[in-house]
Amino acid sequence: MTDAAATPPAGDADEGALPKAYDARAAEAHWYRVWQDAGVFTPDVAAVQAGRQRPYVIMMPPPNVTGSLHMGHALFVTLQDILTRTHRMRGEAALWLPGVDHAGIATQTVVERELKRHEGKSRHDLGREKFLERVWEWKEKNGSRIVEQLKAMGASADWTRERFTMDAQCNRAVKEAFVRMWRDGLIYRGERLVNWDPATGTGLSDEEVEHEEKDGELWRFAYKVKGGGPLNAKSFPSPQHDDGRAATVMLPADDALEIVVATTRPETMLGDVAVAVHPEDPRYTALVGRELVHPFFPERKVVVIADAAVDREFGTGAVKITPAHDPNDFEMGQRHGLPMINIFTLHAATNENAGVFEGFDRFLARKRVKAALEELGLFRGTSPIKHNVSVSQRSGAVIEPLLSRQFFVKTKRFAEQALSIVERGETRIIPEWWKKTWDHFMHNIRDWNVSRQLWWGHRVPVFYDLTKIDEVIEADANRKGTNTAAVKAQADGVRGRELLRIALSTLDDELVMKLAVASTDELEQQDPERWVQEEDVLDTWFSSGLWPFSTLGWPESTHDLKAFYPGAVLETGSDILFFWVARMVWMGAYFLGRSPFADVFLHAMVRDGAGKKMSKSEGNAVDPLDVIHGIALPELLAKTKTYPVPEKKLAAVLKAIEKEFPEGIPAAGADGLRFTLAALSAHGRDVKLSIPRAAGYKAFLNKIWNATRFVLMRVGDAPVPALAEVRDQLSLGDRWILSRLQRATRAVSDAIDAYRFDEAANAIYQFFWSELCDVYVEITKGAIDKPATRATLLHALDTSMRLLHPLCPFQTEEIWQKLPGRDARWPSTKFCAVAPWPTPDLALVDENAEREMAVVLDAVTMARNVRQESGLGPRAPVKVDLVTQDQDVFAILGRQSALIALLAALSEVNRATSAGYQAPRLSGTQSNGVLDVVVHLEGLIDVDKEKARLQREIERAQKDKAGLEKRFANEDFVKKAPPEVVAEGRATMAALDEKTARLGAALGRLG
RNA sequence: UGGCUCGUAGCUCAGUGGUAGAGCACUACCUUGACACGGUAGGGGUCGCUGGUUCGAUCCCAGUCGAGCCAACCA
Repeated sequence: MTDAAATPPAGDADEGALPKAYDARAAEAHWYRVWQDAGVFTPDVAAVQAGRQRPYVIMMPPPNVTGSLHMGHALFVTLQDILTRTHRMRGEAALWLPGVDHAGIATQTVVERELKRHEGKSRHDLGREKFLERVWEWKEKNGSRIVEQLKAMGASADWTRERFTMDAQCNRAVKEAFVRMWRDGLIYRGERLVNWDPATGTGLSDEEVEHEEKDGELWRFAYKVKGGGPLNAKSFPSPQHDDGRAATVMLPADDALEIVVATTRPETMLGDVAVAVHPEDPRYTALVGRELVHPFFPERKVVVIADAAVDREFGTGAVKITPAHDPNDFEMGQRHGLPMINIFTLHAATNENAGVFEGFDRFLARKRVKAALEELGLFRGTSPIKHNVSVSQRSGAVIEPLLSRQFFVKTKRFAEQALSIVERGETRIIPEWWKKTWDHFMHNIRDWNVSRQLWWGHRVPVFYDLTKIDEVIEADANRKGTNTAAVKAQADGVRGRELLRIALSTLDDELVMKLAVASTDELEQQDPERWVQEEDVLDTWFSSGLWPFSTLGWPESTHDLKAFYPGAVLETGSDILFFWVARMVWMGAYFLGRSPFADVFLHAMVRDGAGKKMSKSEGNAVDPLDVIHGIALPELLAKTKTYPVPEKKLAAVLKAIEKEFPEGIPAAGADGLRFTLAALSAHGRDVKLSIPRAAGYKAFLNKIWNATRFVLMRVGDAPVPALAEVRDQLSLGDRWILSRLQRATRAVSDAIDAYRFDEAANAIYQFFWSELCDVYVEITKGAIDKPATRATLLHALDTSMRLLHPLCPFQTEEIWQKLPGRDARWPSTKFCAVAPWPTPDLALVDENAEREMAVVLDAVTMARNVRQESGLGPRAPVKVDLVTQDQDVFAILGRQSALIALLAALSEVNRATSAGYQAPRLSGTQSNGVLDVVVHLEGLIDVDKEKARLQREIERAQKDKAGLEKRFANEDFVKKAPPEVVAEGRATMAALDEKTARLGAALGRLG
């Protein structure tokens, strides 16, 4: 416990009283520091191991080190912190383990960009080692920004256990995991078509590729069949020269037999090795097996093959096959044993295999190829087509399928385990409809490409043995002949690392595996003459997959690991279910034999007020910090201008902001933003962040503040007995609010346990405002000096603060600390943050009090209604008769007429039984069918208004009655509906009749 | 193309097999010693559309239209 806890935040002058307004900024900074200094966020491992405390563990999804707080972060912080704080208050050892992700591509790109801008250098100019030093420098300088922002949200994470996915501990886990998987035969090296991102120069996993529908064209051209006649020289403009020089090729005559293919990527024809048709397509059966003339590579063998995968309906029914540049073609190439001709460099420019088309960017190459084919008379028309283009999630560049050698993880076993884990309920997915998506993904998973051609990341712990290289090259030559690049290099005297480089890119993979060893030791450092480490790094998600246990010290068997694995829940956005959640389940099950969490809760996406995805480049991203602190319109506009919004969109974007936020964004405080996000996060629905709604919840927090001010002012320093001491002195109001409080407690608790954060928010909101403030506080105004009332009021406020604390930690702590008698009530509890979580006390649930209060409140509302509608001022003295034929109600009125008078501000209340009651001629009447409220109106009334009101009430009652009559008109209803429903209907009809009669009589009296 | 989610008051959203709810906005009155970021009362909905099951459907089922997400895909 520190002194700071006893020190009020700045600006507090009055002793005992609360300042008029809550200073969110000061309170947030103050309490966060105090909690952290007191070690509130750090759980007691020893207590867990000794069995004194149950663990409750959430692993925080590590935000990218390059990131700055966005609404998605704000949402996950809010939800995870609610869970963590609730369980902490329940006395569990709550561990919310935070950290930051090294985010391979993103971080490398950021640092490269800075390097370019400030020093005009590329990473290659620096070299790998120097460059990585720069990245680490950048991380040290900027990496804490996102962490500070999470803290500003109130995240009660255990920062003493904060991890970075690239720190030594995580690195050790990564190496260990890789090596074990390697030994178990789960990792292989393969030459595959990978998703190549030419902008960042690396391969990507399938999950990192997005599909965008775009307009394209289906371009048709002809391949001439070989052997149909003599070849003629034809020329086309040389793509290498713009001066009109021509290149020449030999082609069959124009009227020779041909086959027309359709493609969206004409430039890939430079790598064509076949044309495929459907085996049963009568148009082409005669051509199957024939050779075709490639216009630019006459020596290349291009054959017509038959394959059932061809769609006869699409295009011309004939497909050009480029195995090195299209996934489907790759598979077809495998089936038919076709060669693969790679025509692109790593930057997606044409390479030497493109012949005269070498050296063009892929899009320029497309133009040149098309021009050439047109000139040669092979063009056969074009048609528009909508098709999906694969785009890198990171860089936005169009993905180039590229033949490349990479390490893959076999996923079949993992997927089967993941299916079974969810199937048998070891891990629940919530909302549960995601299970179907999970199953579908696991059933259709392909092997996971874990290599990344980056520098920033965990370097693949594979080492190549230079002492074995000659032997392997020889083995390769035995298979393929001595004409291989490696053999040639050997003959030229190339040795060591350079020879290895050549071998790695040309030798068969299983031979490469013979000289490769996976090891957790730094073999290359130990013996650089013998060992060379793999250049590539691992996919970021590889280290993220180990997060639930690498953070706890795995592979060591640490106390943390024993105490805190597996965790309780993994909470994250549904968009990374596969990237991350799946991989954690795979690896957790594989290395520790158990799924890393009991529940997976997937929250929705945060969108803007119009329902659009928030994105900086769309200019519609709302910065959580602007909602917390507020921002004026000019600053908001200025800020938006710094976002990467396309030039031509900017004006419209700014206009939209002006329209949506004419006054800027009002400050909601961290608590306000948290409450708003929680209240809006219903299952199965995106969170559309509504600023007006946030303002509404800010008003709620203001209401709480002021209710507390009232209590502090009125209760002051006077002694407040414990609730238990005054149990036998409770008034109806006391018993009622305590009963309602138990229900609210149950509702909030249940909602949080069910991840229904919206329900939790609504339950506390509803209770505090509509019941505690609107009714109970009003009641206490007449009875604040009674010990039972003070005890009840404080108990209700105290309990409410504890219930609300997980949602709004700062303001509740600020208030809770100042509640009168806090030290006496909670002698051993220093903070609301660790105060006991409220549990419903069934002994305080009081059905009778609730029923009685319902009668009171009904009477009050009816009295107020007459008073308002008949134009009586709020202060006019009003005399009311309460009339009923119901004995219970009559008895209640006897007990509670003073309460009714208080709440409805009546000057006089009398009760009467229906029999023999004579209403005054000038009166306003309201009835619910059981109880009539008759307001004396002599000298006060606007008779016409009152008549109109009565008329309206009668019409409404009759309309309701008609609905019920219709139901009863159906004989089957009475026969088949449950008796209680029928009885209820009858009672309602009777009450409506009664109400109509009463109001009719009142109308009659008015003349 | 398949899977999933959503379509309820002007807006943002809850909800249930038994005559529809909240917040904001709206109307009227009220500056009452906690709070105008407030109080009181009130207006406002054929619960996307069409069928079916049922005594009864906003809720269950089928279809349909619309919005969105995910996965796949025809080159």
